[in-house]
Amino acid sequence: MSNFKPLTDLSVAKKESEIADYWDDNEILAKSIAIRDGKTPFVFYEGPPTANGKPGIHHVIARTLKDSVCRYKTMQGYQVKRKAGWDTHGLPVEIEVEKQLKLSNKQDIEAYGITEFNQKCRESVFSYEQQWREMTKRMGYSIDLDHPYVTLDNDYIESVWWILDQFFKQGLIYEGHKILPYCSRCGTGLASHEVAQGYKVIKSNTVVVKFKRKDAEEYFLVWTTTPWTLPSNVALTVNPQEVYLKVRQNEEIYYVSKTLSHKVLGEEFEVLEEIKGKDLEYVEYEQLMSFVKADKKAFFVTVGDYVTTEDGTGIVHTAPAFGEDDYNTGRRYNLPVLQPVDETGKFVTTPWQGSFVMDADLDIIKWLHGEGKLFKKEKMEHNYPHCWRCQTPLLYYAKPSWYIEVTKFKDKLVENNNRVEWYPDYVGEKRFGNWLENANDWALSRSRYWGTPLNIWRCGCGHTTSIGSRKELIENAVETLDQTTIELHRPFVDDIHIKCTKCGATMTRVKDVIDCWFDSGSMPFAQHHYPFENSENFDQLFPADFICEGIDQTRGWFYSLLVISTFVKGVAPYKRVLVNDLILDKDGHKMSKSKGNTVNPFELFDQYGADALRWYLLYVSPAWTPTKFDIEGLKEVQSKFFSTMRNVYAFFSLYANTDKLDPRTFFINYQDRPELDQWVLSKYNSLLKDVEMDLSVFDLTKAVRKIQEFVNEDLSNWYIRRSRRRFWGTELTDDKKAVYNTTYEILVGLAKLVAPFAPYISEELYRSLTDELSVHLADYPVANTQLIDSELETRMDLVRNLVGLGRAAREQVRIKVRQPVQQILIDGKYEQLIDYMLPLIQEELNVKAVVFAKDLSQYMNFSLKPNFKVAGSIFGPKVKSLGKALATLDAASVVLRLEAGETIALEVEGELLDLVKDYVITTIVAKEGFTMTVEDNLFVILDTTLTKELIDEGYAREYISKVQQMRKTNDYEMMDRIKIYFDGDEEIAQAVKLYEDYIKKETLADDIERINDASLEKQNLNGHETGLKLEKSS
RNA sequence: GGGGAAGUAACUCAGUUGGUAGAGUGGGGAUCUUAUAAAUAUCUGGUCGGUGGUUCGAGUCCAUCCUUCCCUACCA
Repeated sequence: MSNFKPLTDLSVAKKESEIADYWDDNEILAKSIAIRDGKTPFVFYEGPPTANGKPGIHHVIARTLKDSVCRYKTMQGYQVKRKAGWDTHGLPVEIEVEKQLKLSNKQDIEAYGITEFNQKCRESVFSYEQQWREMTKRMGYSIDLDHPYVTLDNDYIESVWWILDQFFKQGLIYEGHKILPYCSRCGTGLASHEVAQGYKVIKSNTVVVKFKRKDAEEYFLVWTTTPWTLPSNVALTVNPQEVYLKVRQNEEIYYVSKTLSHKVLGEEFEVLEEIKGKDLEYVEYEQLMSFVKADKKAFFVTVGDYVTTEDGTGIVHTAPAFGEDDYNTGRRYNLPVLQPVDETGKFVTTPWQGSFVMDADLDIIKWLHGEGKLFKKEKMEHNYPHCWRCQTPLLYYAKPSWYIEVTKFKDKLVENNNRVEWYPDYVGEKRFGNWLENANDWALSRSRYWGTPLNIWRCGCGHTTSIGSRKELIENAVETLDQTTIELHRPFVDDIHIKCTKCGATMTRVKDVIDCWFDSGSMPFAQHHYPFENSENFDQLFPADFICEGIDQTRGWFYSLLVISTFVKGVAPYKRVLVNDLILDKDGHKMSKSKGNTVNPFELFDQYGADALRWYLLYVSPAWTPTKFDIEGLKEVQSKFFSTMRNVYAFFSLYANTDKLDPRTFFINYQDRPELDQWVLSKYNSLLKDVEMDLSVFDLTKAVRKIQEFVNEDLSNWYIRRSRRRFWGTELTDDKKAVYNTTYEILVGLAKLVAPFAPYISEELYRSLTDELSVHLADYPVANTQLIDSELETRMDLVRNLVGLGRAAREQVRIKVRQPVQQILIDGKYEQLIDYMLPLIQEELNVKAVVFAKDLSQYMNFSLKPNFKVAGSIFGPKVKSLGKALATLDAASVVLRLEAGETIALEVEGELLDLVKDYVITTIVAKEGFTMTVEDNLFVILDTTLTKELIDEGYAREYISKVQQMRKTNDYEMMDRIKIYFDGDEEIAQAVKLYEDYIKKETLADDIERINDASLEKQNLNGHETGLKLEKSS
């Protein structure tokens, strides 16, 4: 191949789609894994998205991170297997189907039929899968979609059962009550995100009630906002650390928190005793309402840290049936659960039998008043959750539920978490760490339909047992089952019974399914159908080296993975976790359908390209900060980075193809290449080093920003721009070979460098530049530190700064760069350093000579300031006085002496100090009368006197520029030869004559003719109106 | 209410161990071009959220308050 393909003009959408097809056709993912056979594995776990709902932009960011890291690690030489997964169970799926079928509660579902309902759930899941596949392919997320793990597969469920069986066998699964928000009208519990939607401010009656102490005529004062829960009271709870008062008021004796005593009792009361909360523990009292009988010991004081003294009385009414804290307290003290309310929210006993609990509040207050148990009542406004579907106030209900006793091995969780590397670290240490410290038991069961069935069977005799595999189920089943057709979902498993080993009776399965987070948390095992398959090589697939998900997974997947693996294997299932935050709209608001500020990723892919979107998301802010999505930023990335990359390639290929040159056929040794090449190679290799460092701590943002900076500033705007003439040369000199070598090497390197982040453009570039199959099979470039020359980089920076200053100086006096000037002066101390770079400065600034000024005082005034960093640590508080002392010195002479290495004695605060060069910073300011610019002690002085010669040359340069512009507007080819006609005054004509050869060479003109013709296009040459016309040579 | 993160130019963000605030975008007027719907330099622009403290010196460390976002929670 002697020809470098031009980049296609197809729309990004079309181009990227073609490349994606190319990857599929050539099985690039499979090959990238196959060629790393035997290499160190880098284990990655894909968090399964819920296949319920369309993929959005927030999915694109997480997957961009995952993909970039996996591609990077692959290119680094690791073997990175990537198995897709789908989370297919759970309430969100059920709700979706309920809506679709217009079912509004569980009764409806059961009437519709569980078989049919679950069939619909299964279909619903797969209807979204297609969109996810499309998005995955389109964004270039390289993952194996053809062999995914799916949580609804029998194999998957079997692995989950195996895990549950382990928990059960070790006695870590128990049945208890879970308090959950419950809509009594709909007859169903609500998930927390549903609860969050329905908060409303309501007014309710709050009461302070008197609970009589059993062994004395004394009363505990207790506040509640829900009088209807009082019949279920079984305990009072106080804070063990708080001080409580026993007081007398109006001949009655009360207990109340010291802090709140005035708020509750007013000012007039007599303090009888101060008691610490802890000392009230187990003090018994009489049941407030004796409508419900307790079957265990109850009605005594308990302690709990959650009790505060901000509201109420500091003594909390505790009804385990209706509150989470209450329920937990109940468990700690083994209290009974009194439940006089049925599933429709009505009292089944008590005088208020048949009425909805909240409607009974007033009657209950009347009853309390009548019994003399009411201390006071008041109305209060507060937030209360309502059912978002029917507006019924929700009740917090204790429902029987199965738990995993996480609290038993909480310490192990914390310990394992401490070994995980979190990016950023605070998510693991604080957010997740704190959460683990306070972890409660995991409520495992759900009284629903579409999920992994709980594998527990119960007998009438009270015996329970669990089943750990299909085989075990078949062997123990009363019914005859077929290994090949067995289906583990409801309702089929509900019909399977097993024989009780205790009493011989028939056991029935507990009807619940399990929390779908348990499904996804089991994936390290279940994705490989462990331990039924792959158990021999499991250690190679566990634990993950890397996972990456949104911050919302702290309580979700991160947690469920950790709990399950800690139990099963004793270690954390992941070594490194990269966490990403949300995507907000450009004003920093959360995207939501109701606000209408969401963005459709597919539209962005089509319009700007997946590469640009991926690059932008990485570029705009670090993964772990909320990303404000702004389309303008996306456009900027597209033009700044992607079009620059394409243009550099286009430039290179244009000349390589025109000259029929292939840089792979020759090689100039690095040390023989020009300074400019060595400089850009040094920059490039420094970049490789930096990128490797940033990526080692998953800071993709820094890496991407540095790459973009290099491409824009160093490669395009300096190296290529400065090297243009080297490409034009007709002879194949070593210099020309060098520029081709260098450009080619860097372009190929860049294609690889960029590949993990922008897989499409890198592929296009790489395949245009090489004969290889794919950039994603290549090795990631590694810095050649021998080519890094930081001193050279410094020198070039200096030159670039000087050039900038020179331009600024020209600007001051309005002499454009095309007008040559005689000379500039720069600081003599740089002579050694940049002597040989002078031609570069001359050309950039269009000056005839660069002069190093030796005696600066001729042009400059000096001032001296302390170098705080050095002097501050030595002189301490005296630096301020030092500053004043320095100001009094004759700066010009002091600078010379210090530069020469002399020490100067200086009196500061009556003490003599030895002043050396390091203690001061010299600043220079231009003296009046010089055209110069100064910045950071760098300066350029411009000699602005223009001789006749310079002015003529200026005309010539101007003349050339105009002709070149006209060539362009006339659409001439680059190599077309032309003839120039012009008219104009004598001054111009003379200059043209003088520089005729130069003009001809620059413009590829064979002939220049001065004519008189009014039809010529009028141009302004530095104030001289001149007509110009071009014509192609025949 | 609890936990976490953040607050720097009009906007998006850098700012390493404390050393006297920086880039891009935007806006203004210029320049340059045989790669660029481009580029180059330049001008414009800041009580580093507020207040205290430590220090010779604080965007950076400490305390406290304010604001925004996220997670979580009917704490009676």
